Amino acid sequence: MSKEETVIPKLIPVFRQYGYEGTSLSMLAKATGLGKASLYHHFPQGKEGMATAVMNYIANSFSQAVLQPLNNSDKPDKKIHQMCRGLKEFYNDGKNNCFLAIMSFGEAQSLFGELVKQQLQLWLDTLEKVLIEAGIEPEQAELRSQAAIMEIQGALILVRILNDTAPFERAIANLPEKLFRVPIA
Amino acid sequence: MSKEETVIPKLIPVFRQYGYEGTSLSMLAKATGLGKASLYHHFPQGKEGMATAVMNYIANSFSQAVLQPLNNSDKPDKKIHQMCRGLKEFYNDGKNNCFLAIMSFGEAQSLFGELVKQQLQLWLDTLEKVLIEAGIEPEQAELRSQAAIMEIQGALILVRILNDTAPFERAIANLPEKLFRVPIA
DNA sequence: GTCTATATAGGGATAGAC
DNA sequence: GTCTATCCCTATATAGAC
Repeated sequence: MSKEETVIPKLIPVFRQYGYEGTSLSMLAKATGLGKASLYHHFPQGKEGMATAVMNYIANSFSQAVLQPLNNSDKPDKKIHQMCRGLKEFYNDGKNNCFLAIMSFGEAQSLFGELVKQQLQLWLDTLEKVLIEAGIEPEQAELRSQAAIMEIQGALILVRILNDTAPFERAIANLPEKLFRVPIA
Repeated sequence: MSKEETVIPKLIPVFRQYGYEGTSLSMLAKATGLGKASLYHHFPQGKEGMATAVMNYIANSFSQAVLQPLNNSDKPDKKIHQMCRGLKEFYNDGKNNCFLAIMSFGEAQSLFGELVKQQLQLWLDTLEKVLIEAGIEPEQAELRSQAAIMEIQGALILVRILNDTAPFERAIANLPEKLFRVPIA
């Protein structure tokens, strides 16, 4: 494990709570216990480099927790069940903001918008394939995958505003049923 | 119409695109055509005052476009239909970010979090009453109202990331059916 | 009511000692 | 690899002329 990889986890909660523009080098220095100059030693591209490193690190965690279960050799309903478990863990029961949502507006949008879009598309495509494997029509599979991710994103916002994780927990609990059995017009 | 009320609409798109922390006085000055000092004449509380004014202005627009139809004397399904029309207009077919989502994280959360929560709760309660009026059980009415707003919020995020308004349009199109006819576990 | 000019603080970033 | 010290710039905010 390289030195950067021990620093990155300390950067994550700062960017996650305050967003790209709301995060300052001072905050990152405090969170890591390093001076600003030391941060530049590890990340010569400065704040943008740190955010990029965080994005990649998170993409990897997400892949492990959420996508990998969808790509294994279990039956579709078990894959979805495991994705749900992964989502609860990844989003800390809904208390974590989603980096895709955070990094897709303001100045961050021009810096990371394309990367964010690719990550989201990867999630959509992976989910869609599982539904098709389960015998759902391709168009329905696409619509339901989108609807599922929409609900999760919306749930995270409600949790944040209402300061109550119930909406997220319900959304996760209802996800398998909706994906497998509720048609979309 | 006071002078401030002619300035506020010019502030809105800046805060909406860049968020609270991502918006600077220079941007606001440029957007209004006024100097920074002039902005302080209209809003002695500076950036925070401008954001507050924008929040109140938007709350009013939202009330007119979305809540008012829910409070009139039409039949429930017509009320919902009119809310959907209002939502499409208010969110500019999904291209507008939601201020509730934007102002509920980072530094803005501590400044406006309570106001945002109240606004969201008002929407939830108003919607819930219409569903109850339509004969839906109170617990279902609450769950479906939450689910509906979740979908809209999630749809706005997908639109932003994918740069495609289709998810929002579908979410709105399916809203009446979901509110009136799709039970939540 | 708007401006120019300015005050003060903090931002991101770098140089160079250790 | 970490630090102190510093640079430059932009941020918010204010003073005071017009």
